[in-house]
Amino acid sequence: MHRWSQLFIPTLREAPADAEVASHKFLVRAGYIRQLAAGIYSYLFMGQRSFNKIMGIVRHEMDKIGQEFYLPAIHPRELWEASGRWAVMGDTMFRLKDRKGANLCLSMTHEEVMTEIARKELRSYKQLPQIWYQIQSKFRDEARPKSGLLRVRQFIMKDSYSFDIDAAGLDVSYQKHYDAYCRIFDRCGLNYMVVEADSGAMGGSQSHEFMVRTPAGEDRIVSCEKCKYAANLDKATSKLAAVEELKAEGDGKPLEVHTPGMKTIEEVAKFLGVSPKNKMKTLALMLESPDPKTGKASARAVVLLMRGDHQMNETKLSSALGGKETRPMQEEEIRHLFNSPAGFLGPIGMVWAKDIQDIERPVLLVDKALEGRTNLIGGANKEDYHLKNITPGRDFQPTAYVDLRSVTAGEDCPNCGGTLRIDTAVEIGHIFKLGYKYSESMGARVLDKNGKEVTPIMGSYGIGIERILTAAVEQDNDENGFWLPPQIAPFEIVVTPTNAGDEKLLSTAVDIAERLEAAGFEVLLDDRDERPGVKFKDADLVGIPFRITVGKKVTEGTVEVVRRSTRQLEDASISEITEYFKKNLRSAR
RNA sequence: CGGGGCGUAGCGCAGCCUGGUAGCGCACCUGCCUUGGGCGCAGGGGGUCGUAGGUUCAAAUCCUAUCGCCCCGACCA
Repeated sequence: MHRWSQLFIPTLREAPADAEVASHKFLVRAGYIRQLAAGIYSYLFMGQRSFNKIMGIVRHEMDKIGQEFYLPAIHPRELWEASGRWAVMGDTMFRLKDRKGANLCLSMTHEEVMTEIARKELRSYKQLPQIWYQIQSKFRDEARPKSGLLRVRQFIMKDSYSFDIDAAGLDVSYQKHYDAYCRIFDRCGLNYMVVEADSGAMGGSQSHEFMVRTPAGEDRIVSCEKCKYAANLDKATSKLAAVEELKAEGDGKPLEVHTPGMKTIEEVAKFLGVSPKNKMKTLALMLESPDPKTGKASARAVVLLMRGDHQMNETKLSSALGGKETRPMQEEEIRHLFNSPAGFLGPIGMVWAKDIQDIERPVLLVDKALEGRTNLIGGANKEDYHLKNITPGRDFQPTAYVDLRSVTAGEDCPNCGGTLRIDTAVEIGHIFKLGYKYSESMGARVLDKNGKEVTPIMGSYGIGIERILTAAVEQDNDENGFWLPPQIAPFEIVVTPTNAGDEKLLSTAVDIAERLEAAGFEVLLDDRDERPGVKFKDADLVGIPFRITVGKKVTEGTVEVVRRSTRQLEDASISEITEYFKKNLRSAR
């Protein structure tokens, strides 16, 4: 039996001054965690009990679809060079040397190790499909750890990897994970949603994120109030209302108009008496990438056109450019390319690359919202002048039309036309069709039915263990503390005798706790010699969903059961207490 | 990495400007008292004031450097 008086549950009256979000404040106050360094936490008794229960659920569901491994957390440099990621990971990777001077790193993720095993061991299509998973620590030297356990430098992840003979097989493995994740998060009692995610330029073809809405989160998700459409802001699209086009002026060709000193969209639109929707904005960027042969960094101009009132989404841009990053063009670079000062830039009078491979010319990416539009207003590449009557496709030829725009709240759902909303959320899981990236680069091959060598196709899938607890705390808390779903709470029931000095009350409480424990409930007996107020405050704080108050009514053969979530209070018979909880706790899931 | 803030007892803070015995609340220990929402009384323990250097008769306080932590931004397989 767990007696509070003998346990280490260091609750605090006040939260640490530097804690901002609810989950951080309460997990520290409730004695679940303590900070060791920035983004590095110790998990104490209560925290570890909760994590063990979460991992138990994850393991139980994962065992239905895959096999549990346990991989090393220290990896040799060579392994990461094989996939090409030793160089890519940059400062986010913790690196170290051993006594011989060999380079090692701490595990950020395990695609490399898993693929290494597959490469060495898998020989035949008969061995496929495989789903391998583990629950293990990940290390990421985040630029800015924050918000308690929400963004840390060491954390526990359930990660799994699937190997299939073909895309149809991957679809099956992916769906198995999708379903398993839903079961896991349902069992953890989370109110989550599944959103389409950016599958990136890394060869991924499909990706979903499992999200819990909370203001403390760092992700932004778009969802339809009517239908089931939901997507990460970096992926979401919307149906735009039609824009009333301007009438052609003059001979209909691009027409110069004097706009002295008018540099911003708003200034020009106001000056010309038009809506920003009829204006284009020109964003001038540079793409810096090392030459694959010489290794020398070469910069390449990338120009974007967006509708005047739209915001560019950097993730979408990066995806369009094959995962590469851009930086804003500098003043001299702008003058060199456009022969004009910033503020009056436009696409007219220049020759743009025919496609991304055409490295001789600058790239012009035009947001899809401008495709088919007519008589737009844009810069004239001449100080103090803009152009009217610009029609894309007629007056200039873009390299490509791509989706570069961030959806804004209130726009129409691309599926059903309903209204879209945007929320912040925390990501608790992610499933991802990797494709051939790692199996290809690391040379995993199996023989197919015809004895032909083929490359297996992979998926990777992750669940953040700490984030399940964090999201649960963010989801259910009030000014006094938080309450967890019984499935992931360190204890399901706390038994609180109001006066541990009263022999009758204490012995009744012990009896109740013993019987409940014998019936399979997880019980914490608060036998501390404290005043009732202290015990009630602590009970409210530490996340246990049910409390039994053993007090005066013992003489009548009853105790009070308090449901933490609703504060609902109910008398229960001492003799039938196990039946009470079988009915009210087990059936409530 | 850019901007801002903070390091004084386990937690929350005052003292610093204007240099002169290191304080308060909570927590902790002992005793008494009390027992349905962080009780009361009395006594007590605990801090090289982040670290290093400098100025000074004297530094928590002034100066310099450095380390750490938090927040905003950039970044984030």
